[in-house]
Amino acid sequence: MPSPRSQLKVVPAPAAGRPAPAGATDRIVESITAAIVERRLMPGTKLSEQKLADIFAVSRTLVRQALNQLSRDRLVTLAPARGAFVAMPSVDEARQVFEVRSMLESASIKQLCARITDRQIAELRLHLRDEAAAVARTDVAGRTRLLADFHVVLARMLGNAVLAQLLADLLSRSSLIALMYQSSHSAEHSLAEHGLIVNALEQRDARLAAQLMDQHLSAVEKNLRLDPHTVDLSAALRPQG
Amino acid sequence: MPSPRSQLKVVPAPAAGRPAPAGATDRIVESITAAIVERRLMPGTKLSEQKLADIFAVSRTLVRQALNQLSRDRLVTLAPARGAFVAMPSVDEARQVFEVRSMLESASIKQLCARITDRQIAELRLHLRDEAAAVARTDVAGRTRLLADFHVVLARMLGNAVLAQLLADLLSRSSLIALMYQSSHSAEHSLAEHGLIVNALEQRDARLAAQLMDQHLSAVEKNLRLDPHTVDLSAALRPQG
DNA sequence: GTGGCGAAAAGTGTATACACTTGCTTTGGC
DNA sequence: GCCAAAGCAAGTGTATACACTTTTCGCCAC
Repeated sequence: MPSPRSQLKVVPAPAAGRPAPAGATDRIVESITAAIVERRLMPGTKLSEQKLADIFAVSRTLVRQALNQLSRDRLVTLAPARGAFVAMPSVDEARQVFEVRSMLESASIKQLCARITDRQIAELRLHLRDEAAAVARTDVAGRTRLLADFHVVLARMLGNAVLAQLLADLLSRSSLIALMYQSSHSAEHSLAEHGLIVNALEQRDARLAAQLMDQHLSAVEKNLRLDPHTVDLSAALRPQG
Repeated sequence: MPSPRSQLKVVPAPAAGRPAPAGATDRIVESITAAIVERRLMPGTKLSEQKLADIFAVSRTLVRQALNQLSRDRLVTLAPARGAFVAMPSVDEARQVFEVRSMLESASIKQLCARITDRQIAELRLHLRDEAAAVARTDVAGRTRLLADFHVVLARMLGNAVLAQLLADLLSRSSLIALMYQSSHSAEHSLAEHGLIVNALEQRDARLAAQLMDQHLSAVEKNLRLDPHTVDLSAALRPQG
């Protein structure tokens, strides 16, 4: 228990927000995050500290900091004394992430309907255009990022940074989940659903928008291959030859 | 597309969950978290790495890891090259945290109503008894923890660990916020409102339960001193003598 | 040939050392 | 007497060193 004396300077007031100038650690975090989301690093891959240190030309110290942060984002799993691995979210975790997203996003979009401006709708249409372009040129990395960003943009339009940050984390996890369970939900399908949502927003139809959002999330989740492998390895390993 | 070679060991499969045996770093995190929530450390207090290292009898390395984790929980703010401080959540952040809690908790309790068991209701009544006891003996630290735990227990009853973890983080922040803005919402009042919520759950009245939860959160937020100081320091510093 | 035991290598966990930034004090000038 | 600039102390940022755990490879026994 720390001594309560000698600690009363309530003056310093360092800025609460973090428009961080992206220190060395953050650069590593973002590199690895991008690599995972863009599926250059498969789930289960070991992330050796020394190898990463060599790659980024820094010491293990910074790599460890980065891995710790990624661990809190649930993008990597730390096995004590064994090392860091790209996370392999369980089927349960996958369902739970989508359940939470559904709660947050359907509530968000209802509120957004009541206060969205024409300017913001135009911004969303621009985003849809970018999504369509990425899909058209089969830019896998870009479309993955843009399809996820759509949801973050919606959250940011509420002016709630806490919500936006939370949702951004959930979307990173969702990307990893989609990657791991081989989503069969096509990018075109997602793009179309995003379009319908924006239409509902434009009509200020809160009930419809929320319903479309829930349907969208359900569709994505239902198209995950959540049933087979991984869980039921007795079936996977059963001699069928 | 990256080189697919040398990265195919999907075998290691380190357990996804984290029933961590609480390493040295976690011990420090929990100590500091408790100290903040139990208001032994006031917002704005500087957390010197060396002092903490001495107190916990470890090196600065572990203290830095702990401070980084706390920073991601938004309980401490890291000022580059200046040090770590107990966070001072802004008024905006306070409102946003409660807004997100409202979204998550009203959605959660609606779902919980549909599937809660009598066993779980009994568990909640036990929790209420503990809350009442802590309030009765004016155990400030204990009642703060129990009043917050009530909400986490509700989340856990949905069997959604992701939700429970998210809400636990938001509740830590809420405690800090209540501390900082001198909540005038009495513990007795919160206790009574928790009781009403459990009653609604027992009657399986989802609409009422959600409404009571929203009212509860609104009441807590409205009783924060969010208007004066901190924001309007021109008024605070205006010579009025 | 297979299975287990043991030693060496690899890798993580923690501590310590050093560079550099920040803030304060002191000194010199106006 | 006050302000400014330089030096100094304190503390953070990064790297390196060392201890200990895990893993792997080799060897011996069966």
